[in-house]
Amino acid sequence: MGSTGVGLREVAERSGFSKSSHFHHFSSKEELYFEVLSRVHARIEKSLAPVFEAESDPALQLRSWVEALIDALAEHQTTARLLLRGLFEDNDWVPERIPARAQAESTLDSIPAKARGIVQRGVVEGVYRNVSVPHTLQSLVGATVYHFASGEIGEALLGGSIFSSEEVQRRKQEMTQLFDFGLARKSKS
Amino acid sequence: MGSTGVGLREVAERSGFSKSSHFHHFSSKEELYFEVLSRVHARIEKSLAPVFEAESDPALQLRSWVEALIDALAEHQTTARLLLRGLFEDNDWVPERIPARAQAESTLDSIPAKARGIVQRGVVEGVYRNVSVPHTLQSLVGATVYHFASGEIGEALLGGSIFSSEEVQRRKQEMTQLFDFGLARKSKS
DNA sequence: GTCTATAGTGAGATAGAC
DNA sequence: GTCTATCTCACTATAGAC
Repeated sequence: MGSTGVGLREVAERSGFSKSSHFHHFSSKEELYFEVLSRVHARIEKSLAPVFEAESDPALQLRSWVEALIDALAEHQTTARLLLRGLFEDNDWVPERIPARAQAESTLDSIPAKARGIVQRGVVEGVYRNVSVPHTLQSLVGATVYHFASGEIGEALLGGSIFSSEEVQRRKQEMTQLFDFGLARKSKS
Repeated sequence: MGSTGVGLREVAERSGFSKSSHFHHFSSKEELYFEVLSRVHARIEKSLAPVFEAESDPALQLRSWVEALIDALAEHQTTARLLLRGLFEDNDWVPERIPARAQAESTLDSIPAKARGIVQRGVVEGVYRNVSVPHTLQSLVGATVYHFASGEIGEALLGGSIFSSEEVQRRKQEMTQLFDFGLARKSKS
């Protein structure tokens, strides 16, 4: 399938190995693809792990989570796009023959699953409004991943590179403030 | 190019016409693809048009914009995915031979451009914090488009269909509240 | 304007020498 | 483990009958 977005020709050019060499390490192109995807997912999960080491105020912890996610997506220009590409996969694959696929999926699923706990706790402890936890996660992930995948469209809007350190810093600030204020319980005052 | 995500074989099956028949209406598969994409963009733009007919309070107008965008994306299950797919196109195409491409792009660009005015006005008039206008647009678009493109991942999180009328309604509520509170200037109290 | 048949191209994958 | 050569197949596109 060509639905990975990259052909073996291009893989061969960039890796320096011939096309056929890859078939001695992976039984198919799809397996290679999922191996790559799996490592990307694992890297992101690893970047987020420190956030969960200690429980603190949910709002602070969510802020750390957002900043860690942004750092992970900003590290390589391809990461966010690979992540989104994963959503569009035609699930016509035969799962048995691609063990790396299950690995990639379970790691991916664990990312929002762990963040879920933070938002949940924020609602229960009353620091957040009574927001929908899944919708909030969708907004968090969507606003972050889309931004770093938006390419030319995003750069046209920003008027500069999405990945410059100033803009990455700016993104963290805008995101954390948006969700700090947007999720906070209204003060009774 | 197969980067459209769909082959002519599948197009033929679903349209009821043979593969070759399409070449009498479109000079290439790419032109057909951009014709489809262009109509999707035009439909979204048309859905958003009423929002700009009268200037009102920026916060109310942005709320209308979000709700209209959500309605447009919720109408067909493929819309949000088509939109995102557009971001990933390898721009190896020869622009001269595909007039529909320019059409699709200009319509797409006009969507955030028009919304930009609303957020801008909100900041200038002081109903919003001094947020970054482009980052806010990225968050708005990202949180909306990603959600309706998220497919199985989103449904696993929600525990049900993304496109059910209850969940669409819920999405509107969560999004409008998030941005109402998230962008609002802090009251001095 | 639609069809069948087919050409041309490039993809993923295999065989076998080194 | 990597290579060259080759196979097979699906895809885009064309030719020409109806």
